[in-house]
Amino acid sequence: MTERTLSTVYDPKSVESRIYEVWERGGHFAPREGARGTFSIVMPPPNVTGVLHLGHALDTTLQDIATRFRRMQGYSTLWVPGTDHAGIATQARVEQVLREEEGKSRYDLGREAFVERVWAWKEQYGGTITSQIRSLGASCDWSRERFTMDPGLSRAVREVFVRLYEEGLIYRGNRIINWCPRCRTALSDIEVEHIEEPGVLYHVRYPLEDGSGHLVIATTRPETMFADVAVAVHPDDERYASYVGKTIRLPLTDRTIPVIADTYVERDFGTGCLKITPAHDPNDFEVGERHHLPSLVCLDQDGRLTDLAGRFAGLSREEGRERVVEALREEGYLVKEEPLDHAVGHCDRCGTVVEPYLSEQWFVRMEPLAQDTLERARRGELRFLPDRFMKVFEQWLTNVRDWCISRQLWWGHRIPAWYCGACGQVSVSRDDLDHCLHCGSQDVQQDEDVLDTWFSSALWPFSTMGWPERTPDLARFYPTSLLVTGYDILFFWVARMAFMGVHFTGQMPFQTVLLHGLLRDAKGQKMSKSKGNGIDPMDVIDKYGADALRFMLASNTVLGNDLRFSWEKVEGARNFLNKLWNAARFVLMNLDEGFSPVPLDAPSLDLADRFILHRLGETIRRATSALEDYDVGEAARAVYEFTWDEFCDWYIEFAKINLYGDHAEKKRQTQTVLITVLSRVLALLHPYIPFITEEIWQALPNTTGMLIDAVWPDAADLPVDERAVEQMRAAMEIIRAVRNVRSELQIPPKTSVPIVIGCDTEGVRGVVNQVTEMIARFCNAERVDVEAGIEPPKQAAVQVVTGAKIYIPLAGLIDMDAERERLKKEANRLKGEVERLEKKLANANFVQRAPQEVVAQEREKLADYRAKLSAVEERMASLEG
RNA sequence: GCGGCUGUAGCUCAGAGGGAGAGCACUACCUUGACACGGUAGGGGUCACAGGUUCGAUUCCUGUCAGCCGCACCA
Repeated sequence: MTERTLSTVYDPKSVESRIYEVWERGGHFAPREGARGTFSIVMPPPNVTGVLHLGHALDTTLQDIATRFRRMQGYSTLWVPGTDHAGIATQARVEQVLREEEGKSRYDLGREAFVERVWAWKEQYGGTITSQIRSLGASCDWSRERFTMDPGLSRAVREVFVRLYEEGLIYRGNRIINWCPRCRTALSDIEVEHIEEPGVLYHVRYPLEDGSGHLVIATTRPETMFADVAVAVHPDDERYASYVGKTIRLPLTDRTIPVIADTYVERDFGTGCLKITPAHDPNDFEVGERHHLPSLVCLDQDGRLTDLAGRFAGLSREEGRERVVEALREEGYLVKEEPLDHAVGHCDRCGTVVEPYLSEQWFVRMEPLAQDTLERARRGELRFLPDRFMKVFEQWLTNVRDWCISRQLWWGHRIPAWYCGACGQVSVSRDDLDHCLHCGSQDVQQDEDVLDTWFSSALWPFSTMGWPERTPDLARFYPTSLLVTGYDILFFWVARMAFMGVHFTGQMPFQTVLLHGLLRDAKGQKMSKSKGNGIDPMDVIDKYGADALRFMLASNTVLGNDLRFSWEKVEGARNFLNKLWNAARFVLMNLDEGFSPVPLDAPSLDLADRFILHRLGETIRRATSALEDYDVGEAARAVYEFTWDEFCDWYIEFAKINLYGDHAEKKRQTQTVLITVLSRVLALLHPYIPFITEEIWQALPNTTGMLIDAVWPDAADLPVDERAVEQMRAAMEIIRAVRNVRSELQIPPKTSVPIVIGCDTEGVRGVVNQVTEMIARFCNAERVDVEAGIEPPKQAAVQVVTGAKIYIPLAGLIDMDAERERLKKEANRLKGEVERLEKKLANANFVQRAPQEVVAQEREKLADYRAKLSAVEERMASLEG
């Protein structure tokens, strides 16, 4: 990679994989010894057998930008990559394949063989997503790659489980949980998505046993009536006061149930009579507990009616409902049906309607954990970007309920609890047990269930670094500096890492949490497999390269806000890369053999040189400070605008004067500025577009080593020259004015014109004199004359800018009517400005109360517009005559 | 019900208490020795609406409307 020329077209395909290999093989991703301290990130682990989607691409890009930026700043930088075993998703996938290919269920294989199959699956597909992350250019330290089911991480899981159990923060209990009949497992509250759906509220007559009448209950779930254990009314509801204590004969069954009074009942809803089904409704469960009612179960793990439902046994929930309603109607129990919209819980993963289900599960007691974490967060130990997420975070932790952590799966960390057949006690242990810790009996059996995947993910920031061992990495890189993830997993992951970190390490696991938005398609729809509107990031990389994808994502990012993908935006990013590439080509092809730079503060530097160096300095400062705040969009825009508008459109064009001229020293000077600006721009852009910048960097004569290891650009040695910027802007104004005239009067670009510039003051004249060559080049002028008080040429177009009148004398070529029309338009515009400012300055309140500099500024503007206006009017008058 | 986000050019979106911006699209012109994935010039916006604070609001505050997202739910 030492060639000093670049091909005419940038081809990301031939560059990206080659450079990535050099970086990875060369150990450039591993932390260096850094004087500035450490910077660490752990990667949100994607599903080990998954494939990359655009959300990952954004997430990875943002992390890589932060990592590369800090690395270049001199931090000892660690970015830990890894993958997640993703319990339900992975197991479901393997089960599906098993079913499709062999017609078998996991039960046909048995637990051990099935788990082996999943491991084999993981071995086969586990590399896909990590290789895709590599294609993105992620500079994470693969030598530290982790998997949530690695021995070390599994040990951390056991340690945490056992300690929480010993502290009484993990318990086992018979409670109502969310059950997915399709995944056949319990879910935590946040794995349930509530969707508003139209439903029916059935009013059903429940007769009293003594035949003295009936109560009408209202329910949306008549199929659970077989598990009813009571009918409840509000204690203060006079309508029903006399019924309390009586007995109901449950329709379609031969059971009887009591009428009870409980304040949970809303008198205004439905009929004010509520059937109580403790095993199938969380609220009913609590009512049942209060009244010491039994819990009957009428739905099984597949969501089918049990024998309790008598002749309806074996029916699915859906069919059961229909048939039960039918039967109730036939037997005269159904009073009425009314439509009712209500939120129905769906399995986050498979979309199946979730069943509230009474079962024995393991839980984490959240209150104490949440409390500690809240206090620390409020003390400022955790910062969110954007900070509004702190409120969401606090709110969730404040209301959080106990976390159901057991899953009825085989793939995952098996719960380290053993049940004794002899004494019936539970033994929880870090090591596998072959005897009961209470009675010593060898008749012990390990719990069949595994832990929620998020239980192990929650330990990720410290388990990846070796915890519970006191490893050097843990000491050096924990707590981590930054966490980057989508706001959609704030509760799932961020909050859980926070309280686990606080509880087990005594520290927040990260200082700053950067939450980005979700990716949507061009129409703003959420991308999903079922809609088929998902974009495969690998397709984007194939077509345009990883850099284009990264730049598109990063430059369009506003933290916390969703982002629409569009191919046009990728093309925009690609165009910018092409611009950069060609600017680099230009610089390189205009460098002489054995070129040696001049000092950057040489007094002989031209106006444009001083301008661009000053602006470079400002851009460096702006980009650096934006990146310090992780405002990647802002930093990207700053460098983009500088590179394209100021460097390419103005400075490079200007540079051609000296490069193609015959003044050797001027040429060397220009070369110096070009290479200085280019190399620093490359460094500024490297975190965003690492491949192309590295490729160009390798071709530069003034660089050593790799850009990934280079020092973040500094503005300290760049000359500061505010005046040069002002003067340059004046020159630009003149050039634009001339171009505007030429365009409006339709002077063909090829027609070279003379330009006469009249300047009122010596100061302006001095400036304009410095840039006549530039004006000539940019405006295709055959001659540029600068004079003091000139006699305006008769047949000429005129433009008035601050301090100067520009004439383009072109007898015969200019349509004088068009020129008069143009001047009229210009005069009107100026009049408007003058009037606006006069009005403003006539306002005594403004003059008195606004800051002096603002008033002065406005006065200056007014004077300027007045001068321009009178010049234009003068010219109009002279043309009339 | 509680909380939050968004509303700026045809489209996608930045922005900021003192003269409305970018990219794409559009119009005209230009194959000028880095780049047509380019250049030059241009058209186009009551900054959702109504109040308030202020000398001054598109920007800050309140409310309204519209779109979206969390959380919590009464079966």
